[in-house]
Amino acid sequence: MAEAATTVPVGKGGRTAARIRDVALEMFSRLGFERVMMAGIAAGAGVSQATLHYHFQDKAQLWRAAMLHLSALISAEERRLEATADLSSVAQLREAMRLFLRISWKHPALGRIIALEGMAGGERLAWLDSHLTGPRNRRLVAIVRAAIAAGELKPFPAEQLVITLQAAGVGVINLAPMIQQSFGIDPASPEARQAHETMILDALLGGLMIQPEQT
Amino acid sequence: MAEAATTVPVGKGGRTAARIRDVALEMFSRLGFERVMMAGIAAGAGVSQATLHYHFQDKAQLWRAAMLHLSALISAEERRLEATADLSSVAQLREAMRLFLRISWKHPALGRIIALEGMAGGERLAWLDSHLTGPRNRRLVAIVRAAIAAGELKPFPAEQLVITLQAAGVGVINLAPMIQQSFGIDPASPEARQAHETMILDALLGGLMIQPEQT
DNA sequence: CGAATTCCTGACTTAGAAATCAGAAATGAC
DNA sequence: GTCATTTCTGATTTCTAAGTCAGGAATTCG
Repeated sequence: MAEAATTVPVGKGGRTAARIRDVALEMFSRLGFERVMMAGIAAGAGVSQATLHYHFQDKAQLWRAAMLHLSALISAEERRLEATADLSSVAQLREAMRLFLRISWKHPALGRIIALEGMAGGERLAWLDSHLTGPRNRRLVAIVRAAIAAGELKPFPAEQLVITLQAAGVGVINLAPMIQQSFGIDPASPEARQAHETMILDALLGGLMIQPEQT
Repeated sequence: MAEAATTVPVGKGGRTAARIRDVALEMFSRLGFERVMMAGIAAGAGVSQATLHYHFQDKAQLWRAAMLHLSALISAEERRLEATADLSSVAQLREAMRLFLRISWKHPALGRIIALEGMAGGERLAWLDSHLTGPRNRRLVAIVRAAIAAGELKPFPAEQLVITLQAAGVGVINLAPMIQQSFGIDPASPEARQAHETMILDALLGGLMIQPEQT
């Protein structure tokens, strides 16, 4: 068996494994674990189903490999936040949210996975919490608490606020199929993304701040 | 076979069918269609698996019956909105959102179903759009457009705004398992619900309004 | 009560998806 | 080029969950 969770593909096998993993990430995040079929991933990656079992023992391992890859992608992006440590708490929150939005557009699997497994509970959620979502959630809560303590943010329960902001942020990204169905439009155009960022960061976050900016 | 989609159970069979349907709604909405097993619903309802097939032909029919029941529950609640027709657009939006939040706490299946099927697309989403979510989405968009035209709301894309508000509203409800996992708290206490309503209706919606209320 | 109907079940069949495996094909080191 | 190794596949098996069915139990209505 080849290396499974590596991020940088090497050699023929590595490239194949990476392709499988990418297809799996897309499918798992859109559909959830059980409605994805190994045959579908194999077809999407252009290999036989047995090849999936060659590179990854079973479906659960493949799922974890895909999630670890996603985690690595996200972590790489979040390095940028280290530069914001000396800003005010509310500015840190704003930058963290801005980055979260950009990551979510770039890697829509993130928000979908959070929604899918965050609702269902169970062992996959526990795994995700320790590897992907828990640390960020708790970091954001700490920032929110500091912002509230500094009188910059209205004193809502920090956990609620963090989850709500994230849910609001990924709403139109996750629900693109529903938006297509209900309204016949695609919410991913550049203008729509810009309006979205403004809406979340200025309007919604503004509404949470103690001294909201006027229009 | 007994009547399947009736809301008011009648007779022994009707009660059993209603129990099955309620268990199915809870499970389907939390886990999605395919991770729910007929055996699990049967166990939850305290009947044999064959009884499910007696009252509902197959799994897809049971799913639709559960969703129709949910739809009836929601429709009954939304009757209350008829009284708000003479308010300003933004006040109508606020009342609609307040009701949406109350319904979502009372029937958490609604938001979960929207999230699950709204991400996945496919025929179940099409079915839901015509029976459950589409009309409300389009009604809300019309209200938002009117509010923007009246200069009461900031001019964000109406569809985006509606979806985002709903996503923000149900975030902490849907993601209760993740909140439990990440923070060890339950977001459904009465105080938490009150704070939640205030956060959504005053802070977030306030941030979207042209003349936000000050704290 | 008693018979007709409705309701429910255990045992079984079927379908479909995951996992395995022996061997073929491709790759790469020499 | 050739041989060892890695990578991949078609065919098959195993497993799981949906769905069927004949008949027994409960209910209802005369």
